[in-house]
Amino acid sequence: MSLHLELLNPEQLAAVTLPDEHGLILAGAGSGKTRVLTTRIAWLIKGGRTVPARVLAVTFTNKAAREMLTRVTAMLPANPRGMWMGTFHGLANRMLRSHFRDAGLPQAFQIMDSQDQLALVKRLAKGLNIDEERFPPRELAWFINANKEEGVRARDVTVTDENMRRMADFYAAYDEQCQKEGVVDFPELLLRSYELLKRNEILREHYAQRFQYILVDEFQDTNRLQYRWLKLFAGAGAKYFCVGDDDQSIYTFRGAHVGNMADYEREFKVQKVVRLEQNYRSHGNILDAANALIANNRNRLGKNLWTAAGKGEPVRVFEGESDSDEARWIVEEVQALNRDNTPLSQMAVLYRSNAQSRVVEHSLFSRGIAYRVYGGLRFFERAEIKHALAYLRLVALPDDDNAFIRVANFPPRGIGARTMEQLQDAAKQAGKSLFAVAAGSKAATFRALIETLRNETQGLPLKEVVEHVVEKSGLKEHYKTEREGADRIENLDELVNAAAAFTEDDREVESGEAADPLTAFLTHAALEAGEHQAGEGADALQLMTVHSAKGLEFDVVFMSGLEEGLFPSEKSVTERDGLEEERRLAYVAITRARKRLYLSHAQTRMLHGMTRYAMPSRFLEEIPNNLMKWLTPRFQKQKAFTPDFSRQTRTTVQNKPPRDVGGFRIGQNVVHAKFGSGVIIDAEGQGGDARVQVNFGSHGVKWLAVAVANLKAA
DNA sequence: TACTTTGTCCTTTTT
DNA sequence: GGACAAAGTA
Repeated sequence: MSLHLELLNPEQLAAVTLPDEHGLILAGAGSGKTRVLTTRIAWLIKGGRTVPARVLAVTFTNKAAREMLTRVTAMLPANPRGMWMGTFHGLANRMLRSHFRDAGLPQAFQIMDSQDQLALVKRLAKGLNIDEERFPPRELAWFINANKEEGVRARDVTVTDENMRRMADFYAAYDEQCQKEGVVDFPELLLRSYELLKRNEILREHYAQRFQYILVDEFQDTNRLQYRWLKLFAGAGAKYFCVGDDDQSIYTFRGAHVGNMADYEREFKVQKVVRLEQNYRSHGNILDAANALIANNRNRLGKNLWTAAGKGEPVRVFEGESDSDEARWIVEEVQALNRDNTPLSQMAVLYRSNAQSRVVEHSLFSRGIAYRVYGGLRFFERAEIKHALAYLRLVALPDDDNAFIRVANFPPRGIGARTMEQLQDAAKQAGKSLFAVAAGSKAATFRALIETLRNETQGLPLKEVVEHVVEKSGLKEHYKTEREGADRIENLDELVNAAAAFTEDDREVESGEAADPLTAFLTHAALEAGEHQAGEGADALQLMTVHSAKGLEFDVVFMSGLEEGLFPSEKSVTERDGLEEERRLAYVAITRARKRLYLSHAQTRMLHGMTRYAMPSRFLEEIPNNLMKWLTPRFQKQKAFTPDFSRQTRTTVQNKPPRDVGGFRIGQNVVHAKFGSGVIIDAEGQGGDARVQVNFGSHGVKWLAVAVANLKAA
């Protein structure tokens, strides 16, 4: 219940007790960021400087929001009611629920997750006869989201060419359809609530007056719209407290705008930027490695982490012959550490892309080591759950066409593609929803089923509503006949449990007064897909992408797949500032480790079903050698190069066993007098006629006659 | 209409 | 290697 201010270092204390002015806190990895943020809120409230209802605290993830609430609550004598604490999307939702009429939405408006959105885009694109080759649905969805996140509506899109015009037209049609159905996508939540306040001065004044302290976590990840949304509350004397780390900005690919930090500092005339540079997490060598690596980035606000802990162990580096060799080694190392009393849950294997988990999983499985993969299918994203939710959505809001299409013929009721097409035509003609035109069609029985469900569940408590719909929809019955349906039925039961656990408090905090319990529950399902996974508490090795590791820490970290074309990814090399983002990603990965860090790479890797050969990542070169200990012989020192992998990696051969060609083999590192170092990726011929194909990075891919080229083994 | 087979496509993803 | 969609078959 105490704040324990005496345990803070001077910078942390300065941040926590910052006087009434706007603050910008540059908080390095492991510098006690969350602690500063939560202690400040508690300090403001406890010192009588404000009351909970006048605090607005924003984070990016539900997990972070929950953690913040728990920690603030622990420091206060009473449960702080009335505080607005949550994710950007959660808070925007809450605002829209409270003012649904002003926002032009139905009371029971439904939220589409990315899956739903893509389904709608596909359906709409088909209906408008849009060429999927020229305008892939994914790109259309991306275009819409990117514009919304910049605060740009369809009519405001700057049209530069014909393609752009067609995309903008599609964007307009998409928004119109959403409006017709009463559904909103993720960015729409924010844009809508932004426009609502922008337009409605009375509401804006109300909220600006109310919120006295606005605190933002992970500020480096905010996009332009989120920043503008935050600024709506300025003007009535609200004080901002933004915490972020530009070196950990790893979401620019999704619209995050690090420039917000500099903009904020300038626009709000921030007097003093507080830098939290003391790291309480990692040993010295690990931190030095991270610092050295990130120093290669040009666009930084500047910061250098230090620690009072000792140097610790060197960073260990391993080169595998193949990805499976790398995985085998990781697993052996994990086993050895585990025998020496490091719990499995304190070790993590990090990788750049999800596909990499498979080899490691395989290796772990064959040795019977418990592990948990993060970032898989989440609870509310499972097919059977999506189906059940679709029934519930139709009960709450019949016009939701996505939901209609999902379950009209599931379980099968003889409503095929043709019937559905007819319905869609009719709906388009009449300007109505599928549900509305279903009466009198082949889908009339389905429509009647939904009507019945709606009547039967009217006024029932949430748990019973969900239970009833799950039973009467025929889903359970259907899964009983399926071979692997038992798990699905179990999940459906779990959904009923989730509904039972969803309390009045949750409803109020998440969606506000205006939402009925069912709609609030569906909102909860959409916004919090449910990290809830089996085996959560068990002692298991942690497997995840570097992205999902942000904010976490482990005693031991394995950073795998450090290869050119993978980490940094081949796409990043050609993107503007792509390499810098990859480097920040590597920085995030390194700084997850407390005591021991392993870096590994493999000479060959199975990717997209074919073996490819890669050179070690440039990031390995950027870490000073004196911090590292090579468990395998150090690779040939290479000159700095910028390989263009965009075409070349595709030229790798499929499944050719290593064989000798004129003294060389595929996958071997070689040096050429003119082209520098490279990797042999293919070979043909024998003896004096032998030729090898070599990937020289920036010097391209070349076929060379062994007898002439004078290649040297590297 | 519903199930099986073939062809294409591959980063990262808090909401 | 694996997800997903289009094409093929009962």
